[in-house]
Amino acid sequence: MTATRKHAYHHGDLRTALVRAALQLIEKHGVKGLALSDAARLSGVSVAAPYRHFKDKEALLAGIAAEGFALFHDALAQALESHPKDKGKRLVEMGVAYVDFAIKHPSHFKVMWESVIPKDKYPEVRQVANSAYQLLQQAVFELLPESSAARRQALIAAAWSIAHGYASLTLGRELEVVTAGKDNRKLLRQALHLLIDQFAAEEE
Amino acid sequence: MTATRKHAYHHGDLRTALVRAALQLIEKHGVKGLALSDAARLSGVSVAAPYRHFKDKEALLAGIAAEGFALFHDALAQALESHPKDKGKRLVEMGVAYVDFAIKHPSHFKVMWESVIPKDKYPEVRQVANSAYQLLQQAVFELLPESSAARRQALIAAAWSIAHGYASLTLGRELEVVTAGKDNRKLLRQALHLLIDQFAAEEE
DNA sequence: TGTACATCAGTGAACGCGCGTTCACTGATGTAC
DNA sequence: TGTACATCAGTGAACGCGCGTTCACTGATGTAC
Repeated sequence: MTATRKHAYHHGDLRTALVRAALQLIEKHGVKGLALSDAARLSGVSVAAPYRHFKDKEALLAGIAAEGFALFHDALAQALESHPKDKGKRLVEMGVAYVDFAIKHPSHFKVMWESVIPKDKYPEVRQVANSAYQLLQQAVFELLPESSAARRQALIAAAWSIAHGYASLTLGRELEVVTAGKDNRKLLRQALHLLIDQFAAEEE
Repeated sequence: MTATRKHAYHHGDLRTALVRAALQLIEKHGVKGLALSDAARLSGVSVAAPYRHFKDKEALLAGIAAEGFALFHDALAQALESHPKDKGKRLVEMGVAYVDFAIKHPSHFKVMWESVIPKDKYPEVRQVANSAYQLLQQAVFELLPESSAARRQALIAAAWSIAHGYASLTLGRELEVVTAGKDNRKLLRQALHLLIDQFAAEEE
């Protein structure tokens, strides 16, 4: 009818549109505030339409988690390719990428970590989450090839914790009281450097 | 009637009982899975009874958050009193206490940090949360009295991030894949020590 | 010490709404001939 | 190139339930006298 055929009977790519809409709504109302019907409305379709693309609401969230982990994996992989000569800096950049991802994709991040998706039920989510984890493992292994497994685990846990904590506190706006809103990426880099350089220096 | 008067008309301390019941239910079903009516049933009263003690469901959660931050404050305060001679170790112990608190009180922890309580609406929650934060500030100040504010902020953010990340990942059972279920408090202590000693050493 | 009364923490039933999900259907699209 | 038909992504209406919240009430408790 109108030039911008608003109401094509077939949407074209409703699955993607629903995911986009859901992400937008989660940003506003949180994960628990997401109503499937709202995502449908926002996508311009009836409330029943989503069921052509997702078994149920949980499956939509699982789709978001899977997409999130894939994006996350790619962001980490890109950081892993930086500084090919300096394995320490590389790991620092992975930590920074972790936090950048959280800031850039807050809704993905929440769905990924607020344990709303039972990974047993969605093996594809577990798989892509694992592949992201393996990048961290790889980066630590290449930094500390001579160290014991326990030593490497210690660095993995420490680096993961600091990046994850920093990301979570940033999303929850908790760090604002510390830094008074200054650029705090520098803080994160410093802290990661400290930790990583120390582990690297101690390798015998 | 019976010796264990199951159905005293007046409960005695329903407010406390509701909080206990809610915490138990949150542990099972998560914060978003909590139904006020279930908490009432579990406390042995009708679904309307809670409204004598809480304005609405959110107020109950705010009560849990306030109680949580108070317990949290006390745990941190106790750690602050340890190692009066070694300000570094003291701060490490605060980080450990942070994680111990999360493990011991997972439901409190979730309500406190899953940003389900608008602190603007519940100033008493903000207040008790702030008083816990001030303990961290104090510990860092006493460790680095000569450093710049920016330097102290950097340590606050780093230590907070690592403790918070470690706690969150532990509750989400994410770290199990790293440590294969070994005692990992040692990992946390190591990482905190590294960070803190470095800051302390760099103070000029 | 006993009675009257105010107080208020409980009850039980109901309301209402948000929202996930289903069902019989309809219209668009692509393919066989 | 045109028509018949299968397919399937959509519609619109409805169902049903979980759950937060309210309301008129009732029973227990404590206090004044």
